[in-house]
Amino acid sequence: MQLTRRQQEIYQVLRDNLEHYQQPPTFEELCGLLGLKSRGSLHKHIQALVAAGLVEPMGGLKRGIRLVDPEVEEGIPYLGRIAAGRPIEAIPQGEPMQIPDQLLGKGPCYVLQVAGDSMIEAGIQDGDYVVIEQQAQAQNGDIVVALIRNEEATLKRIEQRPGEVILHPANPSMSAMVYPTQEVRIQGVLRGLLRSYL
Amino acid sequence: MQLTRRQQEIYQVLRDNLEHYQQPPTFEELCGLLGLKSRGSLHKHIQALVAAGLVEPMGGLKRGIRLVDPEVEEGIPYLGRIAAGRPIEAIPQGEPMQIPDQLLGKGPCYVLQVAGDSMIEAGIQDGDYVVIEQQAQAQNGDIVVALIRNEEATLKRIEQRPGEVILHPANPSMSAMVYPTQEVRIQGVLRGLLRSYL
DNA sequence: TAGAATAGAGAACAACCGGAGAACAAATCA
DNA sequence: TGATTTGTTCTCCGGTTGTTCTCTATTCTA
Repeated sequence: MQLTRRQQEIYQVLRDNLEHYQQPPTFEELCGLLGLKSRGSLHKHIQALVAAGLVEPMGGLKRGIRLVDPEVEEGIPYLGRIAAGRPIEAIPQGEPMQIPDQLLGKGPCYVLQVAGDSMIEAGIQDGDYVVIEQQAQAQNGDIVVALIRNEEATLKRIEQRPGEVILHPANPSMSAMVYPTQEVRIQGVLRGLLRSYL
Repeated sequence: MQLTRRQQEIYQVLRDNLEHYQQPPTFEELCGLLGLKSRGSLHKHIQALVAAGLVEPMGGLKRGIRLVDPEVEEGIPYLGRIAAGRPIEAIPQGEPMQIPDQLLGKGPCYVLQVAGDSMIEAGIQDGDYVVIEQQAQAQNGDIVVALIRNEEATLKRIEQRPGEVILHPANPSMSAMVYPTQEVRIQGVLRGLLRSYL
């Protein structure tokens, strides 16, 4: 469902407002905030947002605009598995995982499940979940998700030299790979790791 | 259950009031405090708070308004560090950590921080956090927290034989230790692991 | 330029919120 | 025990707030 310009604007105001006050605003307050004089006009826009699934339908409840659904779904999207030698098998509907704050970077993060033992000596095992902070730069020595020739994604320790990039596995039976700089795109940096023994 | 504006206000007053006085207030006093003239009106609000699970239902008692115990902080207690060769440095006020459900066992759990590299080949590094499910039994091959002679606690892979217990480190430079069964007490089994790269 | 889509005004309506107060029952006190 | 306080239930009321209309102005598109 496509939002009109005004609807996006109103949705933005709603989100901003929810960060500042715990009580949802009333239509009257919102009208003032938006420069509207008619609650009816506002109601039309809210209905559009409800239809778009961005606002909780307030079934008959009268007091205060019902809480917007501000994507409060706590959690970090789980995007799929990453293997050496294959692109990320993206799961479109990445269901969120609950990740402790300590493992989160400042920027947007996502979770991948590691397939393969290529980083075994760095303490990263087959089946572990890794928390990746999405960013395009990394420092030498960081463990990154690297996309090679837009084909395959892999989790390796990175070493960037003029004109070339070396991806070091942490497995004695595998050797480092060297690529021209332009063939490697950094997709994120390892920030945390989770493992379940259940 | 969504609280209305007035209900939140009243709940706040209740909390403030209970901090200052031992005795819960009577409806009449509360009415005065809130500027109400009718006990009936107040009662309606209190009922809403009871329905929301914030106030204990008072079965006809006088001065019976009591708050429900504020849901204790979700989380698993962080108890301290565990090193090979030393007892757990217990932190009495273990501040809770937020642990994803996937890493929790069925029983009570706690979190320790690993000190030392004795389990490095099992992918457990110095500084990692381990989630331990509290139990006294384990299966051979489990990684457990073992208390030796009531003196030192250690994280090792366990092998139980008739009359003796073998604790296997996962580090080529260390060797397994053998103890009489009665000298080793299992304090818990490894269920999860977290690592932060920040 | 006609028509659709977007945006707003304003009136009328209905449901809800918050409160008043009476009547009653149960607990507490004298 | 009797009187008083206190909690409970009930009805009623008015203002607020969400909803539904209709009508108008503007912008974009065919």
